[in-house]
Amino acid sequence: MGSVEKKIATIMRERGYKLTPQRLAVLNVVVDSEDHLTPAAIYDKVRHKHGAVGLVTIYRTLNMLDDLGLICQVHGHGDNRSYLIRRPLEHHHHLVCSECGKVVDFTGCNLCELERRLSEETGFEIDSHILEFAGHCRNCRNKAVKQDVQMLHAVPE
Amino acid sequence: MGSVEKKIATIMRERGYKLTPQRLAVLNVVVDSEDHLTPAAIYDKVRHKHGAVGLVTIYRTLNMLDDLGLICQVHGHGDNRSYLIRRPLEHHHHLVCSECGKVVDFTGCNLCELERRLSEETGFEIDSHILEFAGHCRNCRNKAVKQDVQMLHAVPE
DNA sequence: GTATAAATGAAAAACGTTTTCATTTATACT
DNA sequence: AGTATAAATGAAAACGTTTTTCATTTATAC
Repeated sequence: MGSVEKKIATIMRERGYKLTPQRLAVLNVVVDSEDHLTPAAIYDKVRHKHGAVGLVTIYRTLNMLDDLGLICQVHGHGDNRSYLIRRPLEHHHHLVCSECGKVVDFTGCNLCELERRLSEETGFEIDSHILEFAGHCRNCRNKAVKQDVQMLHAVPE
Repeated sequence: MGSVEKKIATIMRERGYKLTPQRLAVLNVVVDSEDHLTPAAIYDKVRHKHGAVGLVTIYRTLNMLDDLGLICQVHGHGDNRSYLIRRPLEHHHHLVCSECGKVVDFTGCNLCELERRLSEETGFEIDSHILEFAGHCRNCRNKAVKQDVQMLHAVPE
């Protein structure tokens, strides 16, 4: 068990959540993944790596991790299917490629000033924010250029 | 028909969309509302105000308006149910009360600098962003204070 | 080892949204 | 005005994702 997993396991125990094999399996998959995964994708990976676990349990475990503030979601992915997950640590946001779905994390959003202004203007007490950029990653842009060039060379009908 | 509706009707026509009574009914409800509405809420309002229209048509019309860039969504509302809609005009964002669901619009997000930095660092071409604040509106905060005071005065068991 | 509350999984339900397809209709063109 | 055509509609069914239910199992504390 990696150190991140151990840390999270401790948090779970402290908060009264039991450490079941299923939860540890989900945790392992989520922590191990470089990408942001959907519940369905986590389901698949867990089954391959650890054996049979119900999809319901995946959802329940994800809700638990969300309760604990240990996972995060991607919001603007295509038609806001609930896309999501990974990275327990620091405050960060996402940059999503609308074409291939690639997600890049970034930190340093610097919204405090704006948050202060809004709080003052509206009387809201602000607890959190969603910030997400969408665009086209270098890869997909290159592909697009290649296709255009091909079109240029194609025989006209 | 209000001037906003006329303007949108013109855009629809220009883009080859037909002006059906159903579409005009949806448009009317959306433009008239001060609040952000769900498809279901729009469905109800349309039926009360204009008579029978299929829910499917509501969805299709909303998709059309989205295509035209004339409506916008609220993302972080509770459990990212697709919450949404309204306001054809300028670039803006939302401040959402997690308690009562109230949505306040604001402008001036000033993310250009951050956008430039990310573009440079990642090679992404950024087309859009989601920014949304969540918190508690003045109303709900006052209510909470009142409840606390009541608790204080309650007879201990 | 035992008691207990919590967690699991299968099945069904719930939910919001989309597809299908036969019918109707807004628009463009006589 | 009358007609042709592609587009829009609505009912029903399908869809994918998530939640509920409930009987069974299990991690934890004693």
